[in-house]
Amino acid sequence: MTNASTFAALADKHRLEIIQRLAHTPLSVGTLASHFSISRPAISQHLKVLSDAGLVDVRQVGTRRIYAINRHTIADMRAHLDGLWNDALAAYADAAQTLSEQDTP
Amino acid sequence: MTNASTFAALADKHRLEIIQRLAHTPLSVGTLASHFSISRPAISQHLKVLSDAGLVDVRQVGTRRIYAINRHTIADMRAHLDGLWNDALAAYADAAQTLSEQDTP
DNA sequence: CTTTTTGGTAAGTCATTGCTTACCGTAAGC
DNA sequence: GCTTACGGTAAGCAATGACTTACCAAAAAG
Repeated sequence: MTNASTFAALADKHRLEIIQRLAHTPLSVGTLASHFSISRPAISQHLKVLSDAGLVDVRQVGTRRIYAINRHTIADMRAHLDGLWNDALAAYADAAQTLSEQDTP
Repeated sequence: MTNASTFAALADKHRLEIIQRLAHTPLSVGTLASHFSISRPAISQHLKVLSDAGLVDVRQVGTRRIYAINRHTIADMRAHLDGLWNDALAAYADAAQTLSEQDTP
C-alpha cells in the first residue's frame, strides 16, 4: 500500500540518493556512507526510515549489513501514480465534454 | 525534473488527499477545504507547496481560484520511478550472473 | 459606493526531523 | 581468550514544518 509515508521516505535528498545508489547495486552501510558528507549514523537513520517504509531490504553478511532496494514497493508506487494519472486524464476528458463541474455553478 | 522536493510535496497526508481529489476534478480552495478538518488557510498553504512543486496549476474564475492537477509533473514522477525500477531490475540481473559486487570483496 | 465572498499572507506556537557525538553489541581474525 | 571492523541506538540540539488566528486585497452583488 502506498501512502504519504512512502513518499515521505523519498522526500529527503540524501534518502533519494541512497535509493538511487541502491537501485544500481546493493551496498553495505559503510560503503554507502563513504559517498556522503554526513556521518555514518545519519546514514543508518536514513536506512531505518527507508526500511520502515518498505523501500529497502537488508541481509546480514558477516559483520556487514547489505541493503537492497525493494522492487515490490517501487512497483506499488508506480501503480499508485498510474492511478492518479488515469484519474487526471479522465477528469480532463470529462471537462472537455461538460463544462459544469463541482466548482462551476 | 523530479527531485526530493517533488516527493516532499506528496509526503503529507493532507496534501496527498488534495492531489487525489484534484485528480478527479478541479476544485476551488473553499470547496476543497470543506472536505478537510483543518482550516482554510492551512489548505492554502498546502496548495502553495503543491504549486511550488509544479504538481498543481491555478486559474482565476471571478473571486475563486480553481486548482487542477498538473499532468506533466505526474508524468515526470512516473518516468523517474520507471528509471529506479529499471535500474533495480538491471542490478538484479547482474547479481544473478556475477556474484562479485562492490560490496562482496 | 458599500457589502459580501473568496482566498492569500503574516505572526506565533508546538511537534517533527535531520544531524551530531558517544556508546554498545556482534561477527571475524589473530 | 583479545582486538578490530561494522553498524544499530540513545541523547541532545538546531532547523524545519504544520497548524492556528488575525488581517488584508480583489472581484461580484446590491
